[in-house]
Amino acid sequence: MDDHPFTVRSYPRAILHIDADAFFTSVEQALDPSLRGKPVVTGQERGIIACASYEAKARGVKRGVSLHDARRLCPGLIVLPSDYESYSLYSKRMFSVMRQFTPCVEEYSVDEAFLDITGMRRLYHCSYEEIARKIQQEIHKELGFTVSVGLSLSKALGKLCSKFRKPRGFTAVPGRYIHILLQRTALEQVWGFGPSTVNLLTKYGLRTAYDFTMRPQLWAANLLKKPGREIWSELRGESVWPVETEEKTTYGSIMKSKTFTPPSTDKEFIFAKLVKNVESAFMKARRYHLRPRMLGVILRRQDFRHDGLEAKLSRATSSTLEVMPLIRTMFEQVFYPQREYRSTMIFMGGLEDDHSDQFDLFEDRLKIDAFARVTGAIDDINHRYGKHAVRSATSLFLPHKPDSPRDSEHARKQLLFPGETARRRLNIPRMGIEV
DNA sequence: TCTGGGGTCCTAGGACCC
DNA sequence: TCTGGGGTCCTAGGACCC
Repeated sequence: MDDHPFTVRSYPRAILHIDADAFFTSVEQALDPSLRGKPVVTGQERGIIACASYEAKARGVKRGVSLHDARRLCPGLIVLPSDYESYSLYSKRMFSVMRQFTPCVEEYSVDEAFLDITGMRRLYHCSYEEIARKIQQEIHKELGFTVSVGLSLSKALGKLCSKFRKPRGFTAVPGRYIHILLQRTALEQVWGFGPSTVNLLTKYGLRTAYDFTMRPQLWAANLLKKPGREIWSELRGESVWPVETEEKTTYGSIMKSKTFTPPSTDKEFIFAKLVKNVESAFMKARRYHLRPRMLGVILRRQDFRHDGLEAKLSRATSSTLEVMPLIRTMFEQVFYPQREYRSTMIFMGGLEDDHSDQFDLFEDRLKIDAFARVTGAIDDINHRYGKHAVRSATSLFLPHKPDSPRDSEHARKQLLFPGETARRRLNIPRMGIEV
């Protein structure tokens, strides 16, 4: 059936999705030309492959494979540690090449972007396909690695297109061919359909993206709510997700976690790991002028379940020092002796802007600022000399009320397991601070 | 993908108010 | 004290993304 039920116009909107091919290893190969054409992987620090070059992929070395297995699969494999600073630098360069063509660029992730080039044919005196190819070629020329490009009528379709052929792919699907693309697209390949949605849709007898778009929009909306309605439109070529050019300058939440091998039962060791995460989370918050109103401490066990606790702060703060006693209290309540843990995590929620006029007393403002400076200094020291210095300094502050045994018992019962959350409130005592 | 380190958005339901 | 209608805000948790 050649009849297509969707939009007839070629490109009511022309949306590009650009996806770098094997980005991390591509950057490594761009930085060191002797690596080109060779099987390269990154992720040495974790022992698990984070990114594999196409040469490595050709030999069965994929993301997530252990280095041990990878070396067996591919003798002569070149293993590199991740170098996020270089990746971030190349990422910025890649986006700036795109911006030479249009300001309407959304930096979706370190290696992906959406571009809206609607209405630019006149400017470049050529078709959307040709503009897209020019951008693709320019990135290759400027940066020395390849990207895959998808061109279609919406972000969801653009994404499908760029995935369709890789590496160095170029896939353009105008309105009249959308149905063919969708017929070849399994539900799980649709952006926004995860395992649980695919599961649900399968129960209704759906297999492809096309099947989904053949149901009435109301059906999709009733079953999958807002996302379902939007994905339905996007897949049919009606763009409802605009390309967002606004730069990200803030966060709704911040989390820091780190896995350690081997797992440990050593209480102080585990606490030290937690403190390290707390410090880097707070440093990040301060960098963005944010203060959390809520903190979560989570310890992940070896079987990947976790124990956790959340605390609401009586006042938002960006001071590591101020919060440390609370962290200790939470840790004490979450930690089970003898239990093996493999990672710690700190979660910050309810982030508030640091500039809000919360303090109407000038004096308060001064004290808080001074405290912040001290915290910064301690962070530095901590960074250089390790956590113990900070911990002892911390204990100097702290009119801390220990919890009664009953409270602790109560808290124990509220430890978190997957699919089950309990919250418990703890307040930071308001402190008089002498600086 | 037997689980790395981040994040976001959405919805239902309860609390509280008139 | 009960019944009824309606609104807003917040929270918990699910689902998804790279």
